[in-house]
Amino acid sequence: MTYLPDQLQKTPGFELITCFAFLHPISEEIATFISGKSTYLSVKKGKFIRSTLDTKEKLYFIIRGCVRGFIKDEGQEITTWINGENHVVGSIRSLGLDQETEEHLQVIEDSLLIEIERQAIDEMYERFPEANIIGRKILERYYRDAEERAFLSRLPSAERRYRRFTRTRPELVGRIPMKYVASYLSMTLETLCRIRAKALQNPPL
Amino acid sequence: MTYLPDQLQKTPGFELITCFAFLHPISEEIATFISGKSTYLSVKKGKFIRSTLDTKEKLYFIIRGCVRGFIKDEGQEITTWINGENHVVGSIRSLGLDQETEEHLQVIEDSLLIEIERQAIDEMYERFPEANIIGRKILERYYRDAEERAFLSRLPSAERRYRRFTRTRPELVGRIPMKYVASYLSMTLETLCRIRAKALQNPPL
DNA sequence: TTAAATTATTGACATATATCAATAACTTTT
DNA sequence: AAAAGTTATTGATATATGTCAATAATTTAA
Repeated sequence: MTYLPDQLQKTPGFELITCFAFLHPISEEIATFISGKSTYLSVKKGKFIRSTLDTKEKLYFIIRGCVRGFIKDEGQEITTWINGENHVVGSIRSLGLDQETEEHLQVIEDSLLIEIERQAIDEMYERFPEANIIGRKILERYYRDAEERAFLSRLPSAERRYRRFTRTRPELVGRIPMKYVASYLSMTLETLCRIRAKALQNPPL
Repeated sequence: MTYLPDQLQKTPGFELITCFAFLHPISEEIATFISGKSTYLSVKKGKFIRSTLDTKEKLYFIIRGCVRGFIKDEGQEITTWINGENHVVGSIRSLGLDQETEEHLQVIEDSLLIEIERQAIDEMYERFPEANIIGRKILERYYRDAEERAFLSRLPSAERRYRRFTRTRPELVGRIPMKYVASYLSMTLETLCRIRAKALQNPPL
């Protein structure tokens, strides 16, 4: 934050610009571009982002709050990720696994977001080649996170998945409604309850 | 391939360079750099790559063959991905979820690979900023793939996971030993057998 | 080409986790 | 502050999938 020009501190989207600046020094032109494309969005707990009416893909930077992504499969919701402050969510990349499996976003805490159109990001990559350095670094991080999610959910026992979750995502423990955690960990709410009850008996060394 | 300078066709690592060139026009300097850092590696089926002796992180481009990644957890191997031709595997990014969960690579078909040190890729990003465009695009793709893996493994029924696998990875069906498929789909070999037997009865419309 | 080893299939049984249901603890709304 | 609506907990039972075991089919090695 300290090495951002002062005037940026009050410019729209400065939180996102600051986040980028941690990855790579950011030119004033890029900062101005991002600022011009950023919109603040205050979303109440429980609301879904990205109305079905709007076909444009969007990215969201979480300033405050928490968002989950889920996919509907045969009627039931499967939570595929949960993220909090300083994360980028949404169309990180044309995630579109395919048409049937469209991802939905739900805010699970009152949240303040910055919204940017996917198209604006692509334009940024075109106009400012250095922006690709930032994009690449962010994607490296998100790739690793996605790998972790893929690994976590392959652990064969519910209890191990829960333990791994508490170990790798301590910032979410106690913050997220259990039903979402259960969905994220591929187990029912009841199973998660029982595992937690058991964990309280055998105190975590 | 057509728009690659002719002399590249015979240069070490040209398969990887060609792959990159599909994403973004590649300068002769970058091509030469990659070429200089590429080593061919022929690996027999069943062998593990990345000996434990060698601490350097490496990337591998699969020219021919197939490789799986797995993590050992409480004694058992969990296959987290399986990839064939034209994929990059290995330290796409310091995947290191953490020390305990180190990823292992095993070749599951006689394979021809190009090996590059992670460090060389980082150097490439430094010296040739345009390379970040390629890196970003590759990571976008790999992020999407990792999302798919994370989703697949969260499907609550073994049969649905198998169906999704056959639908999204048709190129692997019938090619990969069932035991690896089973591990990738988070089920036992026996369960996979039974699901396949059942699938044969109810012919796939 | 046979022998040895690995991988796949099928069956019987065990078990972790899902499902269904009733209540309790919270949260939000009025 | 009470009412209404969620979300969490706990119990009883069902079921999908794991485990163990015996063979069959393939693949690899001799």
